[in-house]
Amino acid sequence: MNPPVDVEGPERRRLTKPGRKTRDRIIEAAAELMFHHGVGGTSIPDIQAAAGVSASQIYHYFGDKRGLVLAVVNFQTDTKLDQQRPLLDHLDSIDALRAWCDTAADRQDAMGCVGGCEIGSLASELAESDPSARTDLSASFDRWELPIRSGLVRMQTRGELSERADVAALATALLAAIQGGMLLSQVRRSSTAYRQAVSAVIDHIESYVVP
Amino acid sequence: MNPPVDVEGPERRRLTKPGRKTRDRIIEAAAELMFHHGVGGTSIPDIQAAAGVSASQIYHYFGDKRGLVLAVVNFQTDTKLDQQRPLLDHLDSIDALRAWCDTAADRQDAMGCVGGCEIGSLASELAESDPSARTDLSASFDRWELPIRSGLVRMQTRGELSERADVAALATALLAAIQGGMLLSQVRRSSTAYRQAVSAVIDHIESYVVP
DNA sequence: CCAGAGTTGGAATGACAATTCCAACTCTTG
DNA sequence: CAAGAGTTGGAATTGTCATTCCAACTCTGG
Repeated sequence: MNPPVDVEGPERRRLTKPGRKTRDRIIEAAAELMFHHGVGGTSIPDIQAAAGVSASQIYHYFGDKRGLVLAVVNFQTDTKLDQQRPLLDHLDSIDALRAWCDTAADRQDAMGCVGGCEIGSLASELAESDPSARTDLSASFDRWELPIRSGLVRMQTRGELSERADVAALATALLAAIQGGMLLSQVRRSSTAYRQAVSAVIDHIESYVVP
Repeated sequence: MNPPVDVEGPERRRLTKPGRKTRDRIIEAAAELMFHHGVGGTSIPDIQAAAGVSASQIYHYFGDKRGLVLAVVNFQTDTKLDQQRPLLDHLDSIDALRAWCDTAADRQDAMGCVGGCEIGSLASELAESDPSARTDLSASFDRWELPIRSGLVRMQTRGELSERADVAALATALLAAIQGGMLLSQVRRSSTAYRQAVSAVIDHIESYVVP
């Protein structure tokens, strides 16, 4: 019935090489500013200055601020998942889980626990104000949760994890502990809460390990 | 050396009865609006309309928007802790912990998982933009965590919980699970994540119960 | 009751944000 | 190398926001 919508396909062809570069620069600058000052605390003029572009460029590539925010959401998701690889794709042992969570804790300490989680912050700010952002962020969390669950599934398939374990629920619980721990750590300016939250859930997962 | 600062004491005396009523009405209206639309998404004119007051009244009682936000932070903390009582003050059994978390989950379902946690949302939005709000929110989380820890301490003192359990860390982990679970549930519009996150941590606490 | 502190209304101010517009420019493609 | 599509600069527009100001009003303590 409908012709293929293909938001990405033909659109992408209409971008010339410098155009794509400008577009990327805008997203990166916006992501950085929105991470530090929130979406509401980041104005288009701010982004113009940071990216070195004019207003018309932003509106040319993203339509309006909402469109830019959506692009930032997906950029941050891609970036966050990419930077966690390859650890993220091999979470199939208790040690791997601990090592993965530790790198996040160390990174948090390295920046003085400022800023919290890029995705969590966007989620909290946009969940009620931008329905399409909420949808995208829901997908972001799904993309994040999937490799955690996959690792647990592999452990269970190999017989290293009890059949009794609800690995999907455990993966969700670990992601929640990460988010809640990051928020508490951000507010308290100490990674302790994050470490304790994550440690508790991994200890719990470990209780399902068969000897 | 210093005369008693007493920010509350003498200040409070300078408020006449209708003044106090107006002040409270402003805070309640602001809290409601900020919960649904965020701090950045709530303007002074919005609050004026909702509370039925004029601009001068808001500035008279709170100085500026920042002052009002601070008042809202503390109001929401008081309100949230009060509404969780008396359950919150008797978290000294696994059943009590489960029952307490369940009521929050049910309340979440009742409002379609809209809005997340009043305190967590404020924390995420204000942590990097308002230092004094961050400090107050840190204290808010401490106030919330304390009764959880106290309950666990009582269990441990009574010998119901193993000496090996780090009850302070477990209390932090449970609060983090609540926060992270609420955020995921808000974004996904389903209380499942909250229930799973909280359940995992309480299960873990239960593993320290001595038979 | 009556002074003075506390309270209120509402307009005015100044800043700044989001967005639009269009002319001028540059890249790609045939 | 020439369209024509894509890109860019910068000013103009329109709306809204936080905040101020002050005159008029009302409550409370003595």
